[in-house]
Amino acid sequence: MATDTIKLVVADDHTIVRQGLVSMLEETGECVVLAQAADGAEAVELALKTKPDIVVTDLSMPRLGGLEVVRRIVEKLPGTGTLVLTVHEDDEYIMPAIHAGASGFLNKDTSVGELMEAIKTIHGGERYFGRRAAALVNAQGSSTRDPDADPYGLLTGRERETFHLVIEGKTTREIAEVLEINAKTAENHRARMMEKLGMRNTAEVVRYAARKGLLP
Amino acid sequence: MATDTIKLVVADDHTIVRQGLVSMLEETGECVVLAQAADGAEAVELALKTKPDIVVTDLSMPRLGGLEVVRRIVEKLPGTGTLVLTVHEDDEYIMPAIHAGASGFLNKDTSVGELMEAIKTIHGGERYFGRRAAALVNAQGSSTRDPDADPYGLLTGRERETFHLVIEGKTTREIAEVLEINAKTAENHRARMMEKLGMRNTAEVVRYAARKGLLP
DNA sequence: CGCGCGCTGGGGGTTTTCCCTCAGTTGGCG
DNA sequence: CGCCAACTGAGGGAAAACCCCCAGCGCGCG
Repeated sequence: MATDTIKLVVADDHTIVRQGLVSMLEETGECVVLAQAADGAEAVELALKTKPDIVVTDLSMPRLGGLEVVRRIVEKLPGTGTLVLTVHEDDEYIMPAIHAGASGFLNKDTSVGELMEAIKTIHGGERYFGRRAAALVNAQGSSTRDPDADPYGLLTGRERETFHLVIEGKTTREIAEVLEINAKTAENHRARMMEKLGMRNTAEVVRYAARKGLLP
Repeated sequence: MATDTIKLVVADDHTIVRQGLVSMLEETGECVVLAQAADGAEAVELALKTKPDIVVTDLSMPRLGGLEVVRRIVEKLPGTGTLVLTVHEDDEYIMPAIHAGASGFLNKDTSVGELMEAIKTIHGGERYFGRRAAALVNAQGSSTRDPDADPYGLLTGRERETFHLVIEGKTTREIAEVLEINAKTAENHRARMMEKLGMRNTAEVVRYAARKGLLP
């Protein structure tokens, strides 16, 4: 394989968008898409299996959001780049993405040229963020080592899964069934999750999720 | 030009999505994209200029939404097909799209195959709606008349106050204090409110509020 | 190796939510 | 006037959430 062919995994729950991305990327001749995923869990799974250079992922997806995908890729495939695409307005998601360890961040309202530039930059080992993002990074990069920051980032894997099931309206028992663990264990995850987020009841948790744009 | 080459105009405000669509569509060799538009106004303008067979448009765009694009194309270029794509959940937008005169409606969560099928069907002079859409059309085709719809409107004053305090994270006791009533009464208001909304726990109530944009 | 951390499971408790029932009061309206 | 709807209050019970605690097990890391 030519050294300049970049191996990708592309994740986006909207089939048309995803296939469009794939067509476009492969058309450039500079990269090849090893696998496509329709949700976050599949993205992580396929990335582990195919070991791409970069995972290109949408932010809002069923089962597992883009940020969570980034966290897991960073954790399990440290050498792999992660590029987050989103239709949302930048500013609210840039910092969480950076905090999650993303190698790049782009609004879908950018050109193919910039997308390829981002991919090549990331493949070169650097990070790439859009114009506005770059400004934010510089602004916050220096002094702000925000102590409280986003408490969501403090959650462990299980706590995060529990969190997402809670905001879907699931009860502890249902969560236990989904995660295939004991109800008491799910209760523990739930309690620690809420303690880390500083929330006192379910309503506050869901409100927090709504503010963060984490509601499905 | 071959008679089986379908001429398109593609409109989507997200550059990456739009270019992806274009790549994908042209890759099939069955259609050609005459022009791309980044918003609704541009879409109408370019359609008038290039006179395509079909205008493929996103629903939510700046300046002029997809529905308005459909209305104007139907009015000014009666022979031209209109295919609406959306990332939103189908059901809320299908009927408005049909009402606006769209020739087709697809969720972005469909395959290229179905997209091309829709385009060819529309080019043949017929209409094309997704599976769920077809069901809706048949179901509602006769008499669309659900004015109540939003159960929020069914709430009484106290129930509505209770609702808003619940989604602020207040417990029943706190709600009772704010409203200066007995906790048991607040509990009753809460229960009736939830029953009217069809919600089974607090998380669902807050999710509902989030969807309705009622969160403070 | 020992240590910490995450995941697991559980004991045992209080509080809150959720659900069903009943009943008195008030105020508007035909 | 009688009726209905909204508001109020309450009993009583089942379930869920919330809050302490403890303990074992595996894994990575200094």
